[in-house]
Amino acid sequence: MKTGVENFPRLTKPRRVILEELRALKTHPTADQVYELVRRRLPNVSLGTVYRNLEVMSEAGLIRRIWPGAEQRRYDGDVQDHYHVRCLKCGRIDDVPPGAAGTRLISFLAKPVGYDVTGVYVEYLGVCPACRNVKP
Amino acid sequence: MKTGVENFPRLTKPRRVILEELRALKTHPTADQVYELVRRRLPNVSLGTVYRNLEVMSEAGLIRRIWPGAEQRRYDGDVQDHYHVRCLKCGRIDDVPPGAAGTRLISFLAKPVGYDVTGVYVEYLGVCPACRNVKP
DNA sequence: ATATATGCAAAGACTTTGCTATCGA
DNA sequence: TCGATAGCAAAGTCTTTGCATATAT
Repeated sequence: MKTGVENFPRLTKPRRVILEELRALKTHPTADQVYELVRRRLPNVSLGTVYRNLEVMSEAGLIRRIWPGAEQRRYDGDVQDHYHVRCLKCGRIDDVPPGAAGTRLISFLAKPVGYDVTGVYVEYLGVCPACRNVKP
Repeated sequence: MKTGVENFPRLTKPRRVILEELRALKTHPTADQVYELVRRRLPNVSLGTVYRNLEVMSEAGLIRRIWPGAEQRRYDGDVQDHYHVRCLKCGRIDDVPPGAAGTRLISFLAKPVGYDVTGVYVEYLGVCPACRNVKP
């Protein structure tokens, strides 16, 4: 079985434990919840190490971050129905008109079980025209 | 034309200006960007007031918050393709199986927007089974 | 051996809050 | 008028970082 870890820089003790704890969990813990879990097994880990590794491991694709685009809060004066696209390079957010997609969006997707679902948040991710033309 | 403001508690000067600035904008500013804009017209506004009002006005439906569920970062040990449901009462997050939706959504919208769209973030919002049974 | 990662603690970024004066309806 | 809000500044919460030491390969 492929663990994904073989391509990872160094499999240190904290990293191994973080990964194990996260994989054993069906909840979706915050950094400090992970810290508490790890601390039971490695009483001297530091919160900083947990933060650093959660970040590094997300980028390596070993774990997933919810939500990837998380940063500062943003506001929109337009309360009409529409969606947003976020540029992964510069963080810019643009509007996406709802169109036919909007109304059908919900029926496109699998329904969560057990919940009273009142809405869906949808955000497209990509590279904006300006950033696309920038040489790396 | 309906402004939506008529149902709002008090239309104070800061609130009026925040709303005007936000409506005039096609970008999606952060709280402190709004603060800067408002400050040009009301040099004495405080950042706290801007924060408070952005919050109150979002809840009143006068403006929109991107993103509603924003809070602490969460992590997931499962990197397989799937979505999440978030309980708006307790903050709990559960898994939703993927389905073909994601890819369809991308190919559907990628073109019109001008972006190179590489992904979509989808999150359902609702009330979880546990919270549904709690009397208010 | 040695570059990478850790622990610790201090600093940062963003947001919230307590309090008194002020303002809108 | 008078309760809802503003301004101010201090406090909070979550996250990042600098640095000397320890560690995985």
